[in-house]
Amino acid sequence: MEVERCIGHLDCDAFFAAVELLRRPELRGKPVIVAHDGPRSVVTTATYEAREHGVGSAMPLSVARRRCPDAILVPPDHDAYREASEAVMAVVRDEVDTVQQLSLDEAYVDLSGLVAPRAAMRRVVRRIHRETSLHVSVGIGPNKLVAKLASDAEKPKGFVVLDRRQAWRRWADASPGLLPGIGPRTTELLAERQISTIRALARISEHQLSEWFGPRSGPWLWRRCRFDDHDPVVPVREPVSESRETTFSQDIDDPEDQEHALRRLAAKLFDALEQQGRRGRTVGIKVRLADFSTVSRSRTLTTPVEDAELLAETAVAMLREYGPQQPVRLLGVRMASLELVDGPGVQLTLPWSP
DNA sequence: TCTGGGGTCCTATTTCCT
DNA sequence: TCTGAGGAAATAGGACCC
Repeated sequence: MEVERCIGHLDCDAFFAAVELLRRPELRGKPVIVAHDGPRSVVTTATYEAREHGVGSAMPLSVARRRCPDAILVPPDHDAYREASEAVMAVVRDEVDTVQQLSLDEAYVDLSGLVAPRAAMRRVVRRIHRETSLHVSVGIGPNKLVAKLASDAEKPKGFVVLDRRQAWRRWADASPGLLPGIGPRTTELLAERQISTIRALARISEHQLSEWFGPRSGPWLWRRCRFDDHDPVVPVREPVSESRETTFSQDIDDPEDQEHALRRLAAKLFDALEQQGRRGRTVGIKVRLADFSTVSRSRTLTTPVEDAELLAETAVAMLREYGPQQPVRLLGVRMASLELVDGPGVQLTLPWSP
C-alpha cells in the first residue's frame, strides 16, 4: 500500500557567492563571480547581479568576463563552504528526521506524516537565516522530482508547494530539458524526433521510449514526464568512487611530465582516502587530449590498494600502455570498489603463518 | 564561447565462469 | 575435449548533476 508522501527540497541561493559575501560585505550588491583565475577556468557561482549580465555557472571565465567586465573575481574557498554547509545541514537535521544531503548546498527531506509540513519548512528557512545569514529556496511536492523543480521555480528565497497536477499545468509546455536527469544530449535526441515539450514527450508510449533509450532509461523517461517519481529519501549513502583530476593551464606533451603529474594526483587521492579509512580495488585513469576527447582506463586488482606507491605505479602503467598520441589537457586518477578499512586493531595484527 | 573538479548512473561490449 | 548458453563482473564511454 503506497502512502501519499510529502517531500521537500532545499537549496541555498547562490551558495558559494553568498558565503563570500558574508565575509566581504563590501561586495554586497555587486556582480561577483566565484572562480579560479586561470585561462581555462569556469564560473563556479555568480551573484544574481552578475547573472543579470548573462553570467552563469559552468560558463568559461573568458566568456563571463566579456559579458560582465566589472565583475569581481573571488577564488573558491571550499573549507569555508564546507563549514557553512555544516551549519545549514545541522539546522535541517535538527528539524527533520529524514534528510538526504545531495551536495554542500542541497538536501531532500521526507516530510511524510508531518501534520504541518509547510510550517516545518518555514521554520527551517527562518532558522537557517537566523543562524547562518544564508537564504534558501524550498520546494515541496509529492516526490523528489516535483520538490526539486519547485525549489528552483522561484529562487532566490522561493517557497513553492505543488502537487503533480499543478506541476503538469505549470510545465507541460516546457522543454523536456527542464526535468532533472534530462540533459542537452537527451533533449537533442528528442528534438530530432520532433519532441520539444514535456507534453509531447508524455504522448510517446513507454514501449517506444524503451526502444529509443533502452530498458531502464525508457520507462524512466515515461514516468519523469508525468512528474512521477518514487525514489525514496535515502539518508546515508556510501561513496562509490573518489578521484582527483587536474586540467593543465597548458597541454603537456612530455611523457615524463605527464607521469609526474599523475603521481602527484595519485598521492593526493591516496591521502584523502586514507584519512577516511577507505581503500579501493579498482584504479582508473582519465586522460583528456588536446582535442577535448576523453579516454579512461581502469584495472581491478585482486586486493584493495594498500599503499600510495602501488596506486601511483598502477596509474602510470596504464598511462604508458595507452600512450597518448596528442598533447594532454587533463589527467585524473580514480579509485572505485571502495570499502572501509576494518577498525583499529585488525590491521595491526598481522596474519602470520606458523 | 570553448569548455573545472568531483561525483553518480546507465549502456554496450568484452571477458570470465559455470 | 569441444562447444555453447547464459550470467556476473570488468571495462570503456558518455550523460548528467552541483
